[in-house]
Amino acid sequence: MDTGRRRDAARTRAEILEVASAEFADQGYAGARVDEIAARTRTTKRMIYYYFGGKEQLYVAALQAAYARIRAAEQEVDVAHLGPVAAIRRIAEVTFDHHEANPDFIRLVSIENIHRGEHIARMPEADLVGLNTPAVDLLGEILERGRGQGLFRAGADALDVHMAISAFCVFRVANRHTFGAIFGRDLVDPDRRLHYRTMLADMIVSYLSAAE
Amino acid sequence: MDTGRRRDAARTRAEILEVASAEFADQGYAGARVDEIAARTRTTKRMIYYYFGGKEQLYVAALQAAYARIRAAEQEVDVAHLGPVAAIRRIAEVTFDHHEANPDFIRLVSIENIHRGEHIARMPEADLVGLNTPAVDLLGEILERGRGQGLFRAGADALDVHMAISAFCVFRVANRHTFGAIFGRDLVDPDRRLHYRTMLADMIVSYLSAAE
DNA sequence: TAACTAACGTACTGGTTCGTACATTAGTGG
DNA sequence: CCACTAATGTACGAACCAGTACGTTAGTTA
Repeated sequence: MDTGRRRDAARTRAEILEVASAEFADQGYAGARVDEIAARTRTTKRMIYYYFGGKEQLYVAALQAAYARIRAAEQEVDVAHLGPVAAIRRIAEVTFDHHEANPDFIRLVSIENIHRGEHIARMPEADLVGLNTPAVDLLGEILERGRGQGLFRAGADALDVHMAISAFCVFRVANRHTFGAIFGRDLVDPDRRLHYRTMLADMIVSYLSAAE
Repeated sequence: MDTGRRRDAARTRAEILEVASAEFADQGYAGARVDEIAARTRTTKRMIYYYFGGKEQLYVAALQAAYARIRAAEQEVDVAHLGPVAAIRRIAEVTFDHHEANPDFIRLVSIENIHRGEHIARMPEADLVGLNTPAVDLLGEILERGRGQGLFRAGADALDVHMAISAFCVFRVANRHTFGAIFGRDLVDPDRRLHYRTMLADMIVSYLSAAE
């Protein structure tokens, strides 16, 4: 069986990045081992330094790739045909599903925050532009529509609403271990999935609908 | 100046624990260095092993101590004299203040979750009992009062409400770095503190007040 | 005050881990 | 088909780091 050419720079690079993403998400930056990443690829440690330069640059590349994947996924939401309330519910639900489906991304973000965002802060501007646009801009439009129809409060800011939605979704996945140990409730139990999804949408909609 | 006895087991132990808590919160488990902790105490590395046994046990002790401090602080909330809505607001605000005042605790919890709660899961039951009681039990009572007075929805669960409040408070502190880098907004800017505090209380109250 | 033990310090080790020097092969342009 | 370069592999080193062997001193008790 011929699995392709013996030399394929793009493929080797991609494979390293994929394995590294998993390893960093799994072990954290300091906990991740370059040798372990190398062992789990079809190539050697030498190639990591050849393509990425070092452990830290590899980590930054993995973080960047994770954000890029997310950005791509977020652009697929279509709520133009929905009323403001239904549109907000949909955005909350899509965000919810999205976080549940990407625990590794949430772990990488947590890890980066443990490092006080020092790596993402050093990323070139070009890699961050566009990361915010899709979800928040959409939220802003819907909020304005809702306000125009007298459905939503005037003082609600799109970025704040996005923050509240993210907080709920991220916490449920990121903090499920300590929460489970202390309170004895599994936040990602499939049987409770719909309950939390509905709760989030209810909470956001009721906040927006309430008088100031 | 006589700073006390040259030998004081309790003091030495306490000092190690204090420095270790700061170092683990700062660097994470794998990133923390036993030598560095020792260097920042008035004693030596030998004493860490003498009193705690090893790096992992020291980390567990630091985590346990952090939770103990929190538990003590949470028991000081008094809302018996308030109506259900005001009581809920007060709990949300106290939790908010509390998280803002203890970023190191939040960091330790994040770190423990990166490790999938493996250490907290192995803690003796006795150390976890009582950790949940104060805040959530109180919430349960208020919810029931509010329900009795027809103010709150029937389907609201105390632990879920606690989760939603925690999520908001934790996210704002824990994820402020990546959020700030991507959206250009500092979530812990003192000028926005009151805004977020009010927003959280509004959100929880409106969720509870809305019809199902 | 002598014997004893809890508390503490020094110096070291064995394994780990990031990174690199050096060698080699596959593909490619002339 | 021959030189040249991009891509890859091997073997190793130097620093780091958790943990410990061994020795010492302070306080305590008989």
